[in-house]
Amino acid sequence: MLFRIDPTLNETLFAQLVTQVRLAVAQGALQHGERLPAARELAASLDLNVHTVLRAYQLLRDDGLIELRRGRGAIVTARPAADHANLLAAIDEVVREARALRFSPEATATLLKEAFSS
Amino acid sequence: MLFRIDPTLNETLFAQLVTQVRLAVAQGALQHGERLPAARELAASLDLNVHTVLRAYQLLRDDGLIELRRGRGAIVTARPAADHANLLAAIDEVVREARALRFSPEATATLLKEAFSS
DNA sequence: TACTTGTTCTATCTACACTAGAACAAGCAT
DNA sequence: ATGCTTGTTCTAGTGTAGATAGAACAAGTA
Repeated sequence: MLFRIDPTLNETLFAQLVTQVRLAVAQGALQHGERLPAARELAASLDLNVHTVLRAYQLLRDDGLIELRRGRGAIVTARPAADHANLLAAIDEVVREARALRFSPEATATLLKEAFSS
Repeated sequence: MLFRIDPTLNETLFAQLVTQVRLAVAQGALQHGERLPAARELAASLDLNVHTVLRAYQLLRDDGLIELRRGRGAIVTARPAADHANLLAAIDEVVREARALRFSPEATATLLKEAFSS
């Protein structure tokens, strides 16, 4: 299990980690029952603060993807999503339409977020 | 031309304004050559600071949607997009799929931008 | 018992959004 | 020409959130 964190992106560090774990689970790269690295360990390898990693872990727990236990770590409880491909296909369609309208990636992302909040 | 700004949303105030102008232009609600309200005026009616409105205007200018001239205001230079409906429909589909997978708006936007650059 | 690991707490630093006020420059109307 | 409108630029203050840091603590494991 390897994660990549890019501090230069607009997305926050803990959100990036959440996204990558979510994707790994959705794609089946992280199996049900599998254990994530300990927060301190992952923080060291990603050059992050422990609290940042724990924040991501707690968000994932609140969303029901993992289970957290002291002395035991973070265990994946979610099952891989069958329709993960649907999302990627839908995204491809958006990119196609946006390019046709000469919308920038940022503008399109903004429209997407707007659609989310309505 | 009426804009709605919601300070409780995660999206920043100036970004909300940018999005709404962009949508209005794409939908033809704001015609080519039409004039946007003066920054001081719009700020007053939206209960925003002038600088916040001007920041949005300058972003729109940098994207080529409007033209800014002192003493004259902000004039729309962009043409309405022909089939923006397809884009909005595609975006709705993405939002639906993303919500089903419990993807956050930010996570989905990140996926979108990745799809753009590939 | 010793070690691991998540939990909780306080504290600090930084970046960014937003607000605020002022002076200035370009264009318009009379 | 004069005065008004409007964007431009500048400095500065405030609030919030992300990230870092360190410590003590609790639950589970070996």
